[in-house]
Amino acid sequence: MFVRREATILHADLDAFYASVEQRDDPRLRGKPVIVGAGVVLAASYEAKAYGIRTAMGGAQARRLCPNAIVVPPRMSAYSDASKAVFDVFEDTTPSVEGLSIDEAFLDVSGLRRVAGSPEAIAERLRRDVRERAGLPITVGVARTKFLAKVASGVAKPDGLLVVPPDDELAFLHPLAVERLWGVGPITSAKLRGLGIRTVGQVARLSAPILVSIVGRAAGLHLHALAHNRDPRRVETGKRRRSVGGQSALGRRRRSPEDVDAVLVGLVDRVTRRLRKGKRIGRTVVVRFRFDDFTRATRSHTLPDPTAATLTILATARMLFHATLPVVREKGLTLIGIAVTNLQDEDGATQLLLPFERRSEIDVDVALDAIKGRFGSDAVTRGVLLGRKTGWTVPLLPE
DNA sequence: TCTGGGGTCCTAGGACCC
DNA sequence: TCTGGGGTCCTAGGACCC
Repeated sequence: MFVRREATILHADLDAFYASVEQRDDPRLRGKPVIVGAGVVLAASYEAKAYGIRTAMGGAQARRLCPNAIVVPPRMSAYSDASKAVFDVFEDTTPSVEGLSIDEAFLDVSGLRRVAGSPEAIAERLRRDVRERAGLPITVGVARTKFLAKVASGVAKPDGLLVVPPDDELAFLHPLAVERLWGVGPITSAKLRGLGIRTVGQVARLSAPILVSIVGRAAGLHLHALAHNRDPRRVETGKRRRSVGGQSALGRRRRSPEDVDAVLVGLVDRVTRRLRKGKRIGRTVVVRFRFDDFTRATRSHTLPDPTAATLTILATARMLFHATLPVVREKGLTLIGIAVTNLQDEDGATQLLLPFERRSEIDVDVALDAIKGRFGSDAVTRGVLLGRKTGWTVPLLPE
């Protein structure tokens, strides 16, 4: 197996991303504690973090901690644009970029030394380019493995750079708290701490079977490998999304099934639009519920054929929602969501523009006539209507 | 003013097929 | 009539991440 001997993986992670975009766009927010999101904290500037405010914290608690904090509503499209600008810088740095989320990515810079300098020099330049071209602070960790690079950026935050030389890996890793391990959240952390295990080094002294007995098979083997700094994963480009979803918090006020249905229609419309825009189709529809007592449930149904059709997915989501109505009535609904999974590319589908300008004008018979006229009467085995702003298209899926 | 919105991966049981 | 084991798919739930 190829073993990397040089630290050539970069983990680049924007600092307090949403809050930094707000501070960039509004000079009055600079140097001040800024909270993005009112109900819960979506992001907090470092000035706000100094008061103990954290992401996902309730808005009320955040304001208690820092009454002077400036609360701004999220501007998702601004963050999406900022992300694109930053990823452009990543792509200009190396062709090997693996995005992890809207604000972080792995970059493999092996083989670039002659043209671009050492990994450390590349990382420095990357930070400067992101600052100049996107106006945002970013932290970079550099190491031999993905995991260690991510740990390094976490330690170096904010606005920092940290290279972990191959010879110093365990000395760097083992004193760190177990929560630094990727995959150790509140539940696993509590289990480990309950057994007196507080550092990565202590995890490394446990055998794999013992760890498996504590946290389960996959997680146990994963933690064992990471604690020994074994992480053979490569930087992968071109990963595809495996699900597309949307959800909406309903508040504590009791909603009628008709109200919830209206929310459901909006969610299905949003999600299927995104599917079609990305040219993906999916087979499994999942409806998520959260109840008054914060318990959760999901219901799913798998269709015989993948689709991105609003009406098909809506009918399935409604069926799942109605089947769950007794539970919803009993426990009270505070959130509803839908997701489409089992995704595949909409390849092989032929698109035909149909003469409809508005949804209300769709006539199935007219559509079928148009399809038959274009492809012949037995060319069509199956079709779904896909909405577009400029018209309507029908993909013909080969049987 | 208790708790948003977007995801990933794993586990486990049952159905079904060979 | 009684019998085994393996593999895949579907559903539901859980943990985790940003």
